[in-house]
Parts: sequence; structure tokens; C-alpha cells
Amino acid sequence: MANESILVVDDEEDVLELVRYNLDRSGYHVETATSGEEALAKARRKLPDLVILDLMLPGMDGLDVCKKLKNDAKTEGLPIIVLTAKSEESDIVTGLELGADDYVTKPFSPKVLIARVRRILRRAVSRDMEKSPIRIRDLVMDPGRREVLAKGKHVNLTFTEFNILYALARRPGLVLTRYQIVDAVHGDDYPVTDRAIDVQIVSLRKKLGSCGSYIETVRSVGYRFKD
Amino acid sequence: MANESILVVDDEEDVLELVRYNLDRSGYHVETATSGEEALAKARRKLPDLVILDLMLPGMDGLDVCKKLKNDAKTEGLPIIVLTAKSEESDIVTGLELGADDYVTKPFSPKVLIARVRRILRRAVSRDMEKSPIRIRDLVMDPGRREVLAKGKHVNLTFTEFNILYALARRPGLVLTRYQIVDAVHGDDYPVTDRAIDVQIVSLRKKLGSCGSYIETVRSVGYRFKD
DNA sequence: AGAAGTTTTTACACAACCTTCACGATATGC
DNA sequence: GCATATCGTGAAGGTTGTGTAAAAACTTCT
Repeated sequence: MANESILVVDDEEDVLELVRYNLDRSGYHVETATSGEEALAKARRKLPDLVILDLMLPGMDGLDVCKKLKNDAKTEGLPIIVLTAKSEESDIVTGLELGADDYVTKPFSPKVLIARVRRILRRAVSRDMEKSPIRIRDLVMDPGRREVLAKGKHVNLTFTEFNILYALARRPGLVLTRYQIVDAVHGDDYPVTDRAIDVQIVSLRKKLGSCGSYIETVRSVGYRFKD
Repeated sequence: MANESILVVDDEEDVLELVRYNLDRSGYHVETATSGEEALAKARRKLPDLVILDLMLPGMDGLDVCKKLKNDAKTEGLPIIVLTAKSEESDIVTGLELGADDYVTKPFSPKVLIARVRRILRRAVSRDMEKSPIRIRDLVMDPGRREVLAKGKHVNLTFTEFNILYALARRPGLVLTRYQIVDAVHGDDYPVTDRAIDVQIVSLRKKLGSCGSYIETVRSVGYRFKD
């Protein structure tokens, strides 16, 4: 896989180095910027896959950078992780409202940062994947439109139902455990009982009518889409 | 299902009880310790699958425990979740640098804790999974799909049958005792009579048809997959 | 804040499964 | 070839996992 590039924006040199070192070690390509202006310029010139943005910047504020990135058509889809001191809680909220995807509070552990980076990038990748519709026998799923057709008839699924079906239908034959399904729907370590999945499966099968039997139960393991 | 054992270390009795109650309910086996020394002793005596460690301990500090666990060859691979009060942020970082795998800040919700526990434990398990299919003569096993083909024909195996066959087929020619097989299927110390294996073997051979003869009996030792 | 819709938990029945048991079959050592 | 330990096998019983409905807990919208 082409290794993703990450733009890190912070005015403190040592933070920059710490982050660069760790991301490097995890196989990412790192660009840096020490001011908001530089960050915007670099982001526009060579679109990175992710921006890690300190909110405390000299001159142009981190929140402004965030806003500008989200307002530019070219960079609006760019995921942003906001870096902030614990005390600036309100900034976190503002940041997230402005479109940041996640935040990490200083002081942060490299491990946590890397984990967040991975999660965000994984999400981005799967967003790309979601472009091409899936067609299996008489079931069609269009991830872009979030639309499902079973035997040509439109089926109305909820958010969770759609995601579960998509996770299964994307890799027919592959068995997913209930917790893998939870991950696919809500991201890592979302706290639910596994029985929640069963309930969703029931209503999925019901809504899908005769296509409902495409979802197979693999006893004491999980579920799979019939191949 | 093999239930994992978790060692919980905290000096406050009520925290201990809260954690125990919730982990119990989720099907884990819980051991407890109220001091660092006790924790180290118990961890070494009977290796748990995971340690939940409060950093605030009387006597030996939680960080020391963490360090000691990571320095002992026997326990270095042991995943650790660190429990800590919100205010001790710097300890979290230190903890993670010392090799802790995750942290939860007090006060914590049981749900979140359980989710973290699951994630950590799952990591260990799923490393085994996602393996490539095995092909021996006219038998094919795909662990990701939990699918078996004998002479090109699909064979429907139960959870236990599949696991036994997989354990044997993974190392053709190697003899496994009945208890090694039990371990492979249910994890350590699962209480069954060894005759239970025989019964499973019978139905396996029956279902596999002519491929059934690939499973050889090694009298007074166990079974093996014919090489 | 209330309502509508969605998701999760809870509880229970039922079916599938695993283990045990009992006894016959088969191998092994003498 | 006989005695003995070990294995094969069918049936019974207990355990576990799943389907399902209904209630509780969240969300979102008004």
C-alpha cells in the first residue's frame, strides 16, 4: 500500500519532532508546518491524507486553519486531528464543530496518537471504498446513495442495519464475529452487548424478505453473507 | 467458549467489586489483588490473559508493577490496562510508555471498561485468524470463511468439529493428545472427559466421507492428520 | 420538553450442540 | 488365544447459542 502522508502543524519544534519520529516509525510520510499560513499552503499544494493540527499557533489560530480547510472545496474532505492542551476544552468542541474528526489532548502518548491516526485513516479508506455499488444475486447496495434494492424493490434500512449488511455483503463468504461487526459499524471499542447484533440481524432479514436468507448464522462464531 | 482470566489490581474494595461484577457478567474469570506485591505473585503463579492495574497503590506503585511485569520474560507479553484518576495525566503517558496497552480514567463506566477489555483480548485472538486456507490433497479448510471442502464438496461442520479438524490439519503428521485438542478448541483447562473427543472424531470422519481416513488414531496417544 | 424513530438490553423458548454413558469392537501384550 | 486396555458408536441428557418480542435507553426533531 502506498504509505499515507500526514501534515503536522505545530509551532513547538520538539512536539513536531516527537510526532514526526513516531509517525515515521509507523510507516507514514510526514510533512510539517509551523504556522497556519504555511499549513494551508502546503495542504493545498500537495494534498495530504490527514492533518494533525495544534490549536495554539502564533498568528493565524488553529481554529481558523480548520475553518479554512473545511471551506475550501479542495481540502474539505481532508480529515483533521486536533491537538490541544487539556485546559482548552471549549476549543475541542469548537474544533469538532468546525469539522475536525478527532482530537488528542496534550500531553499525549505516541501510542494514543498513532491509534487515532490509524482509525481516522482507516475510516477514510473505507469511505473511498464506498463508491462502487455491490450487486449479489438479486440484492444491490449503493453505498454512495445508501440505497438497497432486494429483487428490484427498494428496501428502507436504518443507519445501523445498512452498515451491518454492507460489512457482510462486501466480503461474501467471510465470517464476521459480532464484535467485528460492531467495529465495522461504530469503530473500535464501541461498548455494546453482542446480542444487539442479533436483534439487528433479525430486522434485517425481515426487511430483506426472501433475500434475508443471504445472511447466514455461523453458530458460536458470527454471521456471514452467503457466497 | 474458552473464558479468559483477568487479574484486577486495586486497593479499593468497592472498585474491585464493581469491576469483578461486570467482568464476571461478561463471562470472564476474575482474579484480584490489592497490592503490587500480590499482583506480581499472582500474575507469575497463574498467568492471566490480561491485567487491569490501578496506578494508585499503597506500597509498591502501579508504575513499578507495570515495569516489573514488562521486564519479566514470563509476563512481558501480558496486556495491561491501566486504571487511573483523571488528574494523573502524566502517569498515563508514563504508563503507556512502560508498555501498558490502554488506559481507563476513573470514574469509568463499566461499559467502556468491558469494551476496552474486549478490544485488547480480541487483538490476541484475531492474530491467529485471518490465516490463509489450508489445502491437503482433496481437503480444503478456510478459517476465515469457516468453510471446508472435501473432494470439492462442501461439508458442514459444527464449531467444535471445525476447530478439531483445523488443529489437526494445521500440522499434518503431528500427533495431538486428546487434551491438546481440547486446549486448541476451548482454551486451557476446559473440563471434559477425553472421550468427548472420540465422539467428535467419529462424526468428523463420517461427515468427511472418504477424506475421513485422513484422521488417524494413534492408539493410547491421540490423533493425527495423515501426512 | 415531548414525540417519533432508532438502537440496545433483557428475558425466555427452542433448537443445535456437546458431553456423558454404556456397551460392543478392536488392538496390544503376554 | 486370552486378558486387558483403548477406541468406536448410538442414544440420552444437559448446556449453550440464537431467534424473537417487548421494554428501556438514546437520538433527533420540532
